[in-house]
Amino acid sequence: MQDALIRKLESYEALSKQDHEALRVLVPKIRQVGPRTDLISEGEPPENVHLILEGFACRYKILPSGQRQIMAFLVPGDFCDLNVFILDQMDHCIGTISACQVADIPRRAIDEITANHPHITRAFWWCALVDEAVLREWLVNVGGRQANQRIAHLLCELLLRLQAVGYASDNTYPFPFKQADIADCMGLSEVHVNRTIRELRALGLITLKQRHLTIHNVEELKAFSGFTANYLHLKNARWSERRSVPWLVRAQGS
Amino acid sequence: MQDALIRKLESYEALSKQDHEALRVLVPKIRQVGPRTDLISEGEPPENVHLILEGFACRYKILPSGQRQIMAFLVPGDFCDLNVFILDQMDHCIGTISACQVADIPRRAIDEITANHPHITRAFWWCALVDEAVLREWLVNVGGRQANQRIAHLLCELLLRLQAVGYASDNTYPFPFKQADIADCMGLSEVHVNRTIRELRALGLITLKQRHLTIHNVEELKAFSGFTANYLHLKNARWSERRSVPWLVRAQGS
DNA sequence: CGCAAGGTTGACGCTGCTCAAATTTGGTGG
DNA sequence: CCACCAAATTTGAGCAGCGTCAACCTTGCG
Repeated sequence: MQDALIRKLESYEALSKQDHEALRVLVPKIRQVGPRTDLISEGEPPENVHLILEGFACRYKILPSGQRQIMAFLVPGDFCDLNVFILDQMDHCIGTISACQVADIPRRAIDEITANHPHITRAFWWCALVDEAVLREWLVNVGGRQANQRIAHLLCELLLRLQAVGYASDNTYPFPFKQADIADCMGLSEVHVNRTIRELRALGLITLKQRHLTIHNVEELKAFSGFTANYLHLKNARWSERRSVPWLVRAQGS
Repeated sequence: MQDALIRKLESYEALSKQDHEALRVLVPKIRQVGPRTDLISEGEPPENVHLILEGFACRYKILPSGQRQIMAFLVPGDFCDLNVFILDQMDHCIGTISACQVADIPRRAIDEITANHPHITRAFWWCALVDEAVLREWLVNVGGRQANQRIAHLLCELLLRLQAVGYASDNTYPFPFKQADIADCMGLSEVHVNRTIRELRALGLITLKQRHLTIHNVEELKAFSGFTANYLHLKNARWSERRSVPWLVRAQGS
């Protein structure tokens, strides 16, 4: 159930049996949330910390024009608002994409963990920093790449993030997003997303059926989109990359 | 000198005399850095924490295409990499725009502060969260608004951020950015930035001369760009806004 | 005074948006 | 199992925002 979280944290930091136990206690009860439902809205004071155990959610804002801008996709193992609780009020909304299992963690439980479990604390920090790095990369994506590379980049990122929590196999992963969701996060129109996905399919890069996405040749899709995984800061993945992508070694050596 | 930082922190959290003293000791020596100079590059392991005392800098990445994407502007009082030091290596570069005064703060000094000064620690957290909120808003900006609103929004944000650290008066602030800098952060071409700034000037919204920007009517520019300051989480500013923008009260009350 | 960097302008084309309609998919009740 | 409906996807046509290329002008500095 909350394997996703533990799996993710362990890809950042080695955890003890005690740490595991503390994490299990952290989730007292699990809540089922339907698809397309808000977990928390802009303007509300943040109270509990939300953790996605199952399903997909997103961070978003509604512009004065009515346009929705999605700023992050949240997958199993992701905290929605690990840190926001320090602030006075939410400056954005969080809503589900698919049906989700969500844990509402009281702030006190987080405090308790950070007081007594330094490894978990460090892993939590790591999570927060990676979330921010992903956000930066999205800005790079939307600001600097054109539609086809942009969407391809997103698909690569989702693959790696879902692999890290065990939700992808054979380069295939669940894909509950509507094309309108992709449009609203990539700053594109729905119609153009449709044409672009069509293009990626026609190029033989991906297949999308029964709400599951398959990437036929990951390296090819990465090359197509200019994807570099360094911003995800995955400890496991990094080693294999060092072996397979020689120029990264140079960059790291300098 | 480091008034900017103290000023900023105090807009988030009340600090004691002891806190002030601790912050002064935090900056052992100040370094002068020329314009257009990198403070730290992608791939390097982060060591010291950099604090901008004077001048403007930016976070950026270079895409495979050679395109530069700026992800944040750093103004006096901003930390460049308060948290990044937990991660293994930088996933982006930080470079100056204008000449800067920079403090290199050893990681240990930060640890010491956070161990002994809870109010400062809380204010540091607040800084980090606001930085992330700004990043989210930039994504909204680039993804959801068109060129003229996008640039106008940036100008509003810079005004408020610089006012908060005492670098703006009479709605005028230093503007050392080249049009190419604006282009690279807003995901636009240099030529289109030029035309858009021209448009804002023609509309009588701004004046730009001698590297200083003046906003003639702040409320008008905010309305033009769809700017809402809530994401900056400025404690001082919030109250005045509650008075002047009735619908915010409703949103907060719900 | 002269040069280089940055700002400005024009012409033209492409990427991606809008509007609108057709088709497919998935869920529901008979 | 089929008919039906709403939601989502797909397709087409026309157009606008913004990019590209290239030249010219202005500003600041040595």
